[in-house]
Amino acid sequence: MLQVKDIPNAEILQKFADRYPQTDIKNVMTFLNLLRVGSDLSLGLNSYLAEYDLLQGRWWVLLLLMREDNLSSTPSALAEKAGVSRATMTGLLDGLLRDKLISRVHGRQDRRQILIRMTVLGQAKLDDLMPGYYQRVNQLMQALSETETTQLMSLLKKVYQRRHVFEDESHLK
Amino acid sequence: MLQVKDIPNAEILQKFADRYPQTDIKNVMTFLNLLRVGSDLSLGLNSYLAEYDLLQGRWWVLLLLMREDNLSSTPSALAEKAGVSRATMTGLLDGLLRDKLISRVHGRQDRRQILIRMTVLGQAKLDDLMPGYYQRVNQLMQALSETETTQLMSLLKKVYQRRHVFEDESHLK
DNA sequence: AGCTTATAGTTAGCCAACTAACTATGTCAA
DNA sequence: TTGACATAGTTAGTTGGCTAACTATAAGCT
Repeated sequence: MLQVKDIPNAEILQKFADRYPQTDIKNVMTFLNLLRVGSDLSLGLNSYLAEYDLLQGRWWVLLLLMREDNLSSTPSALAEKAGVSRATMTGLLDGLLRDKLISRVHGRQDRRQILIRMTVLGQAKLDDLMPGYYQRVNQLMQALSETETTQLMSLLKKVYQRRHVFEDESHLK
Repeated sequence: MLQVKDIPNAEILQKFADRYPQTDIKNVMTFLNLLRVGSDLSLGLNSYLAEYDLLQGRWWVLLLLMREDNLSSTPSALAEKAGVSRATMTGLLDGLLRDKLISRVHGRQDRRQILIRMTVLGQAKLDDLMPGYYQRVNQLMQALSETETTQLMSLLKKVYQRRHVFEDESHLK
């Protein structure tokens, strides 16, 4: 994602507002800040995971497997839950297999399916990194009080519900 | 970036919390929501820009040039402001040049430098897409009242100031 | 049974980010 | 003034997303 390092200040936005009268400066600044916080946290998370030879994609796959009672799932189901294409999931699983964090087993009933299972090594990897992850999330969120965290959640949810405005013309009046 | 489609619910997080006692479920959920809102908005923005044969990287370069009085800057300065590597900027500028949205001119004084200038076509492209962009940002932010927007801004800023917790061991106590 | 269509996974090729290494030019201090 | 270091931009190679097309298998009509 774009790393929005340098959000325009009010003066610069005013220049744009003169050229494009629809501009609501406050809205734009809030929007850009949302993008920036998201991308910065995402990059930060990646840099933490990289210490364990993972990135978000493969880490998330391990977490999805950990959720399952038998530590197993199929590539399609994982792709769906992780929000990536099946092709991308193939690549992620290739990487996890190379590091022996998962194993591939052919399904019994449906011979098209493959069963992905997290290995002991995969579990050990998660056990290794998750405490530090939670510790850092806590550190981060200590920026806010309990009440503020609740507020932030609620505000994010409201924005999230409108996320389709960019994609779909029908949301414009 | 990871598309966190499926944020774990409280029950699943509880399972993780049993395994990793540091877990603060509320903090994790808020963190994941921040990531998700950011990535969704980013993908949405990309899909809007794609209608105009742009993505965030090249669009942001055009915006940076538009801010300049003479519509010009250098690749290094642009890389710095956009928060990408100089190598990435070379690639973005290649793309913009291919579509004739910018021009490259050799600098006078420092013969290492190259001057990038937005063309008339580049300005026309921005003039074409920016109104729709602002319109959509407004649509999005109408999810919140004026007061809520102010609140959100302030909460985001507090979180943003702690963004380095993932990168730098020294921020942990 | 035999088409047609749908689903699971992989492969190939594209894109835009990255780092490392390279060329060319500039700067500065002994 | 020249040798060491710094800066500007590009190139090469890697990564992890994507779509489109492919193979194999399954399911459902008629």
